[in-house]
Amino acid sequence: MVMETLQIRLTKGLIAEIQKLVDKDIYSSISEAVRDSVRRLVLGKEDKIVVPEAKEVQEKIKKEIKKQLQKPTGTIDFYPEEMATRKAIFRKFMAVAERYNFKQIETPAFENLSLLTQKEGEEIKQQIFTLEKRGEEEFGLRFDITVPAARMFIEKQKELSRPVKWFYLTRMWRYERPQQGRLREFYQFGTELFGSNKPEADAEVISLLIDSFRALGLTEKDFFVKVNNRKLLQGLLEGVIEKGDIFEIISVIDKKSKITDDEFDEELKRIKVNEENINKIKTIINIKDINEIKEYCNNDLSKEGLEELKSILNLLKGKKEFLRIDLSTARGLAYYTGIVFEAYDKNEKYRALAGGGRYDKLIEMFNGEPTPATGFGMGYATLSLLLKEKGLIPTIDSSPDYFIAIINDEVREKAIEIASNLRKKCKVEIDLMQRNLGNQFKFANKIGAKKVIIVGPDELKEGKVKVKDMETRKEEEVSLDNLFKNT
RNA sequence: GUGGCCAUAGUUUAGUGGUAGAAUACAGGACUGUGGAUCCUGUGGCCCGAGUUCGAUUCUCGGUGGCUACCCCA
Repeated sequence: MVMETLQIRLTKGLIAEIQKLVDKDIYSSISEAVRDSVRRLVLGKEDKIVVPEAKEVQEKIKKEIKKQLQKPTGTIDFYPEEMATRKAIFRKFMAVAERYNFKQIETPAFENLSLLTQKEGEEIKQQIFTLEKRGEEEFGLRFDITVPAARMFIEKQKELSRPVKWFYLTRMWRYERPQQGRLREFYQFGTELFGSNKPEADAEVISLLIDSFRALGLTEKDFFVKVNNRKLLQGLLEGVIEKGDIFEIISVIDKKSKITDDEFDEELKRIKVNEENINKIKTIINIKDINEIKEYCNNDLSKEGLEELKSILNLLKGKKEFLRIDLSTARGLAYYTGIVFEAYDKNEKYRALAGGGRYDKLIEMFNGEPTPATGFGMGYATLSLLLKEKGLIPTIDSSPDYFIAIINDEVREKAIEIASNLRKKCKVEIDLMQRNLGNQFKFANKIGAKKVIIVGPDELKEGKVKVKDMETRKEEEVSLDNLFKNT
């Protein structure tokens, strides 16, 4: 046997893997293992020298790789179709926001942990994705944008002319158990309006919210917005019960729509509300007509809240078919101070599509100059569930204008040249698989190419190509000059 | 954080205590200068670990992951 010497360079990692096989006595040495691999590769499957344990090791490696490929919990991939859909939806949001003259902002994905945890209690702290500590600083991924936006606002509050109208369309992270309409990484569209304490500002963001849904084709048959006022609710409750337990009661009221009547009574009894007051609370939160509320308002707070609510509804008269007064909408977050609202699908099948309200104290909580603010946030996950149900997911035509079919190698270069010429203006796909013509047509058909350009030696000699319309199936010879001119 | 259901090719799934079929998708051929149909071929799989067993993809337990409800919530 004639032997030749050959030098092969291997990566460290690969050598380590091979060493493992040697350690297991599957091979006597590294070079023996390499020789065997080469033999297998050259001789093919049939003649390979099968070492059962080596096969097992290979399986294990395969499984390990598979495990590494696992996507983190609560995240989703956007394949081209989904990406196109999302882009189309986001474009519509953007268009609406811009028509309202809101300006888009973006904040860092992570912020100082202390900033993120400042406004909220323990609950939200557990939901923050914290980053590994580097030096003295601790960071966390943003879980909403209200806080970072407030930071941005405060940094420039002296120079910004009011009202400041910002919108965002970006992703957030929350460490939670995923469920329908909720992920750990999610997209949100929303607005923040700083500097106006007038009902006009609230009406503006609510109006924008409604128009955003409408831009997607949703109508008053598909969604509605529950509106309430925290001052009103709080004032009404204070009229019924002694102070102190108000916030606990509000949190029970907030979930009323999710639980049965009996459970609602139970919850209130547990926090020591007596039966008489339970009935009073029920009566109050079931009021649907704004004119009826007045007779229950026996203190300044509730009167003030009622006035605010009234003027907002007045300003939104043109959209009243989308609005519903709901005194049980409280929203959990403690920082809301006035109007609060939530958008739902008409059957309330899904969780809230969007939510927001007025938060006049937040800026000063972060040591900014006291500034009133209002806004909303809308999640993409729940929204897309509703759009899917209503058949309103936008379909995007991603098909190319041309597919360039190549007859043989002789004309390949020329075909590529034609492609790059056409690509100055058109969407062009070209054969990258060296397929035969039949399969090239099959492929062109599959990707929905509108026309196929056949580049063949015969026509090319006359400076021409064949162009076939895939729909009419008609074919014509076109000179290259005309082809470029007409496109 | 708590509970329920589930885990088999890329996807949808059938099935079994003796390591697995189908449909679809993908690649190719029939048809090397013409697509959507048809036929054929190929590629590709039992989530991980431990236990029971001669033998586990199947049974048991644990883990991981998915879906979902609760908690909470923009």
